[in-house]
Amino acid sequence: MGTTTTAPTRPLRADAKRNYDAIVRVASEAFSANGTQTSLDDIACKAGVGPGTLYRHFPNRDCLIAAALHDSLGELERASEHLAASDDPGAALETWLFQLATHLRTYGGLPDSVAQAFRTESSPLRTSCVPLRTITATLLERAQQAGAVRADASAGDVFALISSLAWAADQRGDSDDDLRRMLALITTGLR
Amino acid sequence: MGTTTTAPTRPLRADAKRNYDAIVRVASEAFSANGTQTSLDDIACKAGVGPGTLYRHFPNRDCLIAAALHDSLGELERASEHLAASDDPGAALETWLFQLATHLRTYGGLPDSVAQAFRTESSPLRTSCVPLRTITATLLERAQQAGAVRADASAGDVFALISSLAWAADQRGDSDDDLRRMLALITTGLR
DNA sequence: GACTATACGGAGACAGTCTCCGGTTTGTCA
DNA sequence: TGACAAACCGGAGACTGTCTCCGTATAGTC
Repeated sequence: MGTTTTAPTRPLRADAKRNYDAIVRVASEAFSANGTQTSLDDIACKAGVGPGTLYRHFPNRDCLIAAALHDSLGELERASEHLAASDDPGAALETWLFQLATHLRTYGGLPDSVAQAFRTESSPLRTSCVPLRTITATLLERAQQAGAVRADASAGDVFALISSLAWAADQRGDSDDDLRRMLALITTGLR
Repeated sequence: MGTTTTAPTRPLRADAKRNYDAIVRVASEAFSANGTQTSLDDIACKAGVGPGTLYRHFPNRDCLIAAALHDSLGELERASEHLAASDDPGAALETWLFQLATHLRTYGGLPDSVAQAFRTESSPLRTSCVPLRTITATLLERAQQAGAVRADASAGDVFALISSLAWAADQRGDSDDDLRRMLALITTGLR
């Protein structure tokens, strides 16, 4: 289920792989510290490579974000398999929505990056995140079949709602508890 | 209730006022067409002034956005007074939330600009938008007293929720109907 | 050890932000 | 009306970040 960000037809040369790994590692740290809008030249510099090397491996910011997220995304997807097998689809969905929102907060600015990626056909970040939408759709459907969630809620809307929740939490610098409270507000409604 | 973006101790000179107005007019058009991230030098150029003139009147982007929004914001505030006098506080709140979300979509990227402004103590855009939060608090309280809305929802959370809704709608290019549907999802809850 | 495909990385083009300051214009007062 | 000071203009350019080009270096192979 792990998605590859690039399609390496042949293995990278030793020095190339070394640089690739260094860039991804540094990028992940930099994104964590300063958000997805961190200067890419800065990342290249800190990784000990020239900008040309960074842009050869990652033609644009989305590629680098996707690569930096690769591992944690895989974990999230694996965890979701467990939820899909739960015998309480309503609770499973709620757990998933929280995990999803939390994941979208891995880096500052990530909700924006992901939303923009979904508007760009060829974005590798979009490719990486499509499974998240699919999982949401699956778990939502199960919850609806179990009668735990209203039937007229669409997966697209729910995914957008959770993305926007992550965005708000990101903007306000919310804690996990804040996020949970806001999520509860959505699931149970204002009324 | 109209908020002033700058405090003109004395009236502007004729040429200064001419330029000021031209910049605001062009900026409003440019923000409508290309979002709040439009190049400011571009706006200056289209308004027929140099960048120095633009930055003297509007030291940063937020100042210009606030000025461009000034009129429509005043209208929105006036309309809210009517809602505050409604004898159906629940419906009044819902109407307000929709108007608020719609207003936050005046320009592409506006939800981001506003959210960032709220994190910047001195931002004039923040000053412009504080009344929106106040109005939301007032109408929410009335709806809660009328029993139309759960009592544990805070004004801060509701404002954040509506901002994030506007953000999502902005990102997806949603229609008003889409926005209304998403808002209904929030007010009535997923369950 | 030599050769070639692969990869490196710095110089620099380009775009956007924002400032500084020499020159111009407006409003005022005689 | 003419002259003067305060107010204002706007272009040149410093600065930052993005992204590319291409001469140079290196890994892998024979």
